[in-house]
Amino acid sequence: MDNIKKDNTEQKILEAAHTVFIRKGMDGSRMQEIANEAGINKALLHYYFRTKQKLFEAIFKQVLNKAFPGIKEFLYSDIPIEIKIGAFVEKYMELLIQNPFIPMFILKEINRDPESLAAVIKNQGVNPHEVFASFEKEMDKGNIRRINPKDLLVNMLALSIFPVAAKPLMTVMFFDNNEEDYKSFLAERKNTVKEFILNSILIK
Amino acid sequence: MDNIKKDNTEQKILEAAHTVFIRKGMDGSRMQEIANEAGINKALLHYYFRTKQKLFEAIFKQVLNKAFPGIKEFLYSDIPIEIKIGAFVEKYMELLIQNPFIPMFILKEINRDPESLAAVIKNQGVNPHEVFASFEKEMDKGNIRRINPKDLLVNMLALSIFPVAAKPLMTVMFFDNNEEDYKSFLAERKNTVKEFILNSILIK
DNA sequence: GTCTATATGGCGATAGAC
DNA sequence: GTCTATCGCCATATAGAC
Repeated sequence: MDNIKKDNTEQKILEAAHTVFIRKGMDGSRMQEIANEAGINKALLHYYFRTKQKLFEAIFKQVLNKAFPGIKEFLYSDIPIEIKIGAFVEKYMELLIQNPFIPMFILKEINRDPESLAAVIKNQGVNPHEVFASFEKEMDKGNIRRINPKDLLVNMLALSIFPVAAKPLMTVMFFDNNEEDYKSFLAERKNTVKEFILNSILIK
Repeated sequence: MDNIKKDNTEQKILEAAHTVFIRKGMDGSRMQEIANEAGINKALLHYYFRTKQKLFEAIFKQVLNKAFPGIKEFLYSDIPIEIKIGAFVEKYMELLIQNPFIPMFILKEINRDPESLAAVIKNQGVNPHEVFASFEKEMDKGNIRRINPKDLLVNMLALSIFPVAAKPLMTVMFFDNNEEDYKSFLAERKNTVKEFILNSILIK
């Protein structure tokens, strides 16, 4: 049947595009390279996705969906704030370690085309303002010290994302080009970031 | 005299290239656009810098020099550690606020071509290992709690750099597209980051 | 649906007049 | 030193056979 063939090819294209786009970004990627990676012909890419732009958008959405994980689940539970934050940092850094190209991919493209970002994000069910509100509540209850909730969330993200995005810089400057050292640093960091944050906001 | 004309043009080219490269990166920039920005002809770019690559490298070095400020001065002084760290964060964030394109520019290019990074960095007189050593000393003296000094420096950088690099993302997600709100958040953040770090590492 | 061949346009780079 | 004109290449995209 035709649909089977179609699904296979479309799937192969999506996977190949993902591989190439995430490594080189929209500007740096070539349709030919994607075709090679998929083991098919360049013309087929256009047959399935018409333009490079449209193919890219498909991948962009797919990656954003992975990068903004179910924040609801992290938010709506009755566990104490310090457990919540710790779990989020740990889970999120684990995701980034497994998918180290996500941060740079998103950072690059949101700077290249900020407009298309807003559209995609609204379809995600991610609402930071709810997170801010839940932080405020914990401050009111006296469980953590007063801090701008936006700063707190930005700090959580920054501490998790930056060392992954800046891997080449860090490997050169901090680890004398030894990748293994960088990797074990990052693995250990799941704990140190958690400690660093909680040390700062918990009231002792 | 010829040299005057030459210096003027070369200077104009460098400024134009800086403007364009920093906004769109190496891949996204066009020689034609740089020529327009400089108010000159495309051929003249090649006359002065031969290739796009060489022109880019000139800008890259220039930006790196700005982005890695005199870390010596920050390091070799007898002021207490909490003042030192506070001053660094404040000075560095001020630099980034004045030059908001620096973080993305560097992040993008170090991922595109990590090799050329090491070479340039070594010529900068920046030695992170000395910073690590000075952190260790403060821990030995009991002035700050024990923490991997690499984590501490990464945290200082991450908290300062990330919100600048992720401006479009934050403006959309946290500030409902209101740029003014983002700006005042960033201005205020010079203090909140300082507090956040010191709260975490100072022994109370 | 998949391929080969080609159209079309843009880009970096060079030749050559002034 | 600066310009116009153009080369040669490579990338996206399409036409058309199978």
